[in-house]
Amino acid sequence: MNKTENQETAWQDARDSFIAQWGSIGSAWGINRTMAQIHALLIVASHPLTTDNIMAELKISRGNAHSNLRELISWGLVKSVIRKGERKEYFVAEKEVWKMFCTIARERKRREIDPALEALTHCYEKTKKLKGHEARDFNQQIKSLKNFLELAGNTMEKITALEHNQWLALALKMLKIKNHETHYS
Amino acid sequence: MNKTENQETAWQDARDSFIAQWGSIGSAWGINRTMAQIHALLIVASHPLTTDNIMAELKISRGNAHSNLRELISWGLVKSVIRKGERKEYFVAEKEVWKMFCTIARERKRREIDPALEALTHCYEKTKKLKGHEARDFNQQIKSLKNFLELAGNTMEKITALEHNQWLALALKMLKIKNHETHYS
DNA sequence: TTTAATTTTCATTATTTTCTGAAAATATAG
DNA sequence: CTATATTTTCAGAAAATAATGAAAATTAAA
Repeated sequence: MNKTENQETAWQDARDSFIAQWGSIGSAWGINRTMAQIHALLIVASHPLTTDNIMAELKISRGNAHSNLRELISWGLVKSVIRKGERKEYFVAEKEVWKMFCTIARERKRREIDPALEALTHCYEKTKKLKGHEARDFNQQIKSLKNFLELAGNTMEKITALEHNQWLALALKMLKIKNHETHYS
Repeated sequence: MNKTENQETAWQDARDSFIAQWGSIGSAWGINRTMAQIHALLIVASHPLTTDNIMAELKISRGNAHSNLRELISWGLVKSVIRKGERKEYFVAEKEVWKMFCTIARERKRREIDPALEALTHCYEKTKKLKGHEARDFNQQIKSLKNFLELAGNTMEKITALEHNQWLALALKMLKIKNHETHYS
């Protein structure tokens, strides 16, 4: 085997390991393993891929590929493209990392924070007029959870509305904060 | 039923619905339903609870209560307390929301971001010296993912090291950013 | 020690989630 | 139209995850 072939293999090995690992990381993120793998595959793909390409690469069934692709589309992470003169549907992932992150963050806010806030608001309203020690304590506890999640959610929205370079500037500013500057201030 | 009893019931209903909802929200967060429910129960409990209390309240088995309590302890969200003269173990949750959030955020960084970074670094190192268009593109894509996650992880660490009031100040500052101030700056 | 209370473990069972594959539906070309 | 390519659906199978409950281990009081 000559050097070029070696490099070819090395690259493909790295790619495969990236896809596999991204899959198990997906699990830790509470995301379906296959969905994460398809996403990984599309992120590093140099061309748009068809459902059949994905089935072959990941050795999964059509139904599985199909439903996870739809799920990725519903998250806004993948788009389908149609080439003129061709009947097949092709898929591409957003590759710009900052955009990808914003999409995921907004979706997670929608799925994780918003329903939690709804539940908290409901509990808060139901108990705010009650008397009695325990009811008051409960209501206060719910209120602080609610206040915090509202603030956190709004902050996330602000951040994910930034352009990449604005985010970089903000992050660098935050990293520069020294403890002695913020303590006792 | 008199007014006091009504209020007592209203409070308990709200409490139960909070626990139930927190459980299903937990699922959306990729957290075990029972673990989330035990956590919710402890957050709104006015006293430390025993394993038996928790089993009774949530109608779950001893083994289940036990292992989820241990898991909550390993997250750092719950602590066990022993009362002198008593043999039973009691459990309490951290109730201060900001501390709770910091604990969860650090743990999620450890479980979600750190392993992802490890995988990315591995792929990056394996491919950085390869020639060829596709290998280079791949390496660049991995690099941007890696850079982003590093920055995000470090930022999270900085933020979760803040005191509550510092976080409030920072969040308010971010919320005040107007789009015209940040665009084109 | 012995005894009783309490915690921990773990094989088994139940539940939930994910995947398969083939049939049905839809779309396009000829 | 008819034939063919492609996508979508979904019942059932497989895999993964969570829960039960009883037995074993641990702890501490008597």
